[in-house]
Amino acid sequence: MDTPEKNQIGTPISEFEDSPVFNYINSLSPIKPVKAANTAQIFPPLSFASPPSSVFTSPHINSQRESRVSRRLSDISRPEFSHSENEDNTSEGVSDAVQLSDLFAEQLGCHSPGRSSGEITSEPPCQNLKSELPKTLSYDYSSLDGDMVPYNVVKTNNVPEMAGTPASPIQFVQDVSEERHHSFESEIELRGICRIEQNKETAGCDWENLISNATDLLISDSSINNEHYEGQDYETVDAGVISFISAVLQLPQDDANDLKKTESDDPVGSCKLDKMEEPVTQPGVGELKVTDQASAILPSTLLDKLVVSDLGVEVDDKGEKCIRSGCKSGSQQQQRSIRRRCLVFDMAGAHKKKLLGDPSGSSMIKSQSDRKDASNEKQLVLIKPGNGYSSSILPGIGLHLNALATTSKDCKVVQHQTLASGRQLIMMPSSVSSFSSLTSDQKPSDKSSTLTSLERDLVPHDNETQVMEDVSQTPAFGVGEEFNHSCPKRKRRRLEHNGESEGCKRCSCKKSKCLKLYCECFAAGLYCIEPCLCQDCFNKPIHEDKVLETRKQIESRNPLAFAPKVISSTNSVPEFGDESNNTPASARHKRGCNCKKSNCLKKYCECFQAGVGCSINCRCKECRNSFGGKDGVEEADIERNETEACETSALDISFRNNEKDKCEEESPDHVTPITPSSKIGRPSVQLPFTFSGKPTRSSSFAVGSSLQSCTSQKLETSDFLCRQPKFRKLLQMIPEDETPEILVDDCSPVGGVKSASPNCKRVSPPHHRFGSSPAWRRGRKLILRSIPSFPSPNPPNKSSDLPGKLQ
DNA sequence: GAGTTTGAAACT
DNA sequence: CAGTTTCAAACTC
Repeated sequence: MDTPEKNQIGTPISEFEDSPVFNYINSLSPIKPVKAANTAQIFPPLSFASPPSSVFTSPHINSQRESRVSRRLSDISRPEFSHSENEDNTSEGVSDAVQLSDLFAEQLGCHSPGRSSGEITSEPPCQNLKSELPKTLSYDYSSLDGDMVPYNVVKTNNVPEMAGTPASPIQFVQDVSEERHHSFESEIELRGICRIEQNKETAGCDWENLISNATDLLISDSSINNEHYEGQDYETVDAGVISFISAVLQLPQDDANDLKKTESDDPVGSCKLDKMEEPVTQPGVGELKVTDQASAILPSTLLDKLVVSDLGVEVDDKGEKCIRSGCKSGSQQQQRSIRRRCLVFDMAGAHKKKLLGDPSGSSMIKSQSDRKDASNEKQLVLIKPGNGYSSSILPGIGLHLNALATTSKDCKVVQHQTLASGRQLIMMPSSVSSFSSLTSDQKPSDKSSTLTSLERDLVPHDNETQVMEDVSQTPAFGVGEEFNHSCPKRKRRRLEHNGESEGCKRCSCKKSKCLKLYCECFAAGLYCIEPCLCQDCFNKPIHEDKVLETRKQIESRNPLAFAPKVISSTNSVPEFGDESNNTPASARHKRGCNCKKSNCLKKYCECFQAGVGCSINCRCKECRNSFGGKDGVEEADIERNETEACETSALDISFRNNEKDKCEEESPDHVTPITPSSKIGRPSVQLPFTFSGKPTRSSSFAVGSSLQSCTSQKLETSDFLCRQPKFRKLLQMIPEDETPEILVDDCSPVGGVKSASPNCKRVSPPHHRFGSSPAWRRGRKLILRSIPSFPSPNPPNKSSDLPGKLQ
């Protein structure tokens, strides 16, 4: 059947028919000639579009694609597909690669609409597909292009994922598979699809619309999607797109009708994307199917992300409305995209604010520090590339991925990527406009996609929880500089109670203009945002100059003023409920508290607020800090610091701490797993760099904490494992010999202290992180270095200065 | 929501 | 460096 038709298709042009070459080609494979011609026209340009940075992506993508495709095909009973086969196309071999089939169908139909009378009747759709599908498909098809392709694909996938397709993906897949089976029974998906299309012109139309719309939407939203999903979605994209297309073609009339309905509902193609992204607005069955399929392919990963995204959406009031209402206008779309960013942001956590504020490289550093924190936060790592520009990001990501891959920290890597992508966009919302570097973004996604599988397994709940918390802050950033003080205290309190604001707090400054450390936002290096209740606020991007100037002044007085108050070197084992939970177990307050009446049992106490135990640095009276009183600990800490036995064994320390532990009052959350770790960290808690008075008793703090994290990383243990106190201990047990290196490699970068503290402050590690520069090893000391969260006029100077001082 | 308490930040 | 003031968050009612 196919062969003759294909031949015809291939020979639309009478001229060629006569040519011997043409005949020869036909003899080899009818489709091939046509394809070649088409591909030549379509692919090249598309492929060019793909960014160069695909180095990483391509391999990963391919592998993933194959695996997923194979999965999807498994329904069809085809274990694998190879590109070569497709190209060769025994016409039917194409079936193996759904992509190819789609491409062929499109190309054939498009280029020679008249020709492919037999198989491909969906010419009209093909035309649209030409422009759009080919892009995605072609990219997918091409090795390098993964970047571009994934991007589109990701979006599509994302959409479905986000949508949280009501129908179980599996079911959907089955349905589709059944339909497909018919076609496949005939042998080729493509053929089957074509047949279906023939039978159902309407479906074809829908398909066209869907595809075109989807592509448009994807393109337009690429920025958004990229942020969130780049990594994750990327994987699904391939399979998802393919499956999507095939599904569309094969869709039963019912589905087609649904699609039509959706289309009619959403005349604006752009809206579709949003809908696709969000479950409520699901545009069409086809999309749903796609999502379903994708989900089937990448169930856990996507689902996880979807969950997160959903949560974020829910959290974000505005976002919710926009999303759920569906896209009614282009502007709304943008908003949605922004919201999405915000959501993504949420993922990133409080850090996002800083990142936004930091056009400078500081953001990069921060991300790195986060990475160290790897325990809970996976995401930030990739941000480095960053100055916010996706393009720049890509390279960094690539490196990061590579490093991770090498290190075999797949889990972390994946997560980081995802977040990173999102952050990037978020970070540079304004600049982001450019999502121009979609390709770049896509790349990261691709990379991330490679690891997504790992992510699923490894991603702990913590991430999600954190994300949720962060959400509150994100919106402002995503929007960029839009700040509203409109939020009533009620709202704020409400949010706080909900725990949303815990991660990052909003200020309500009245006299300080938010340009003093009184202002929590300012102190955290963040711009005030909508939820803030501040008056006469100057801590806004609009007043960037003032902010920077003031910041400078403050830093001149105290270089560490903007450094996180709480320094945690280790993997934090965030716990649920309290913001303190976010604080790393080994975290310590940099400067220590000076409580007199609160007994360090109330949030007046910064140590308590941060969920960390008091340390030697504290001057508190009658300390009863449930996280760890300074009284008992102090001497021990001092001894330890002096001896620098930090490395000896965290266990010993932990035991001491346990003995000394006063944590009776503490909530169970802290008590169990975290408590020990925190205690462990405690002895070393003192900040090496405290400017105030008690300088360096310890490098120990950094060492100890870093040790934990580092060791864990080196061991390649997954984050969740690291989180496990037991594992930590085991890791800590590791001999000293290893520790130094560990610290050097991972720890230092990550080691950047990250504080889950309400302020969301974090110390950024040295820029070199990625580079395995030895300097990085010095990281311990560098950890405390304060990195301007705001875009500092002269960030480099500061950074350079600080290290010198510290060291 | 207003008022009080508290402790950090800023100032002298 | 110590003491005081200012400030805003945390807390209480």
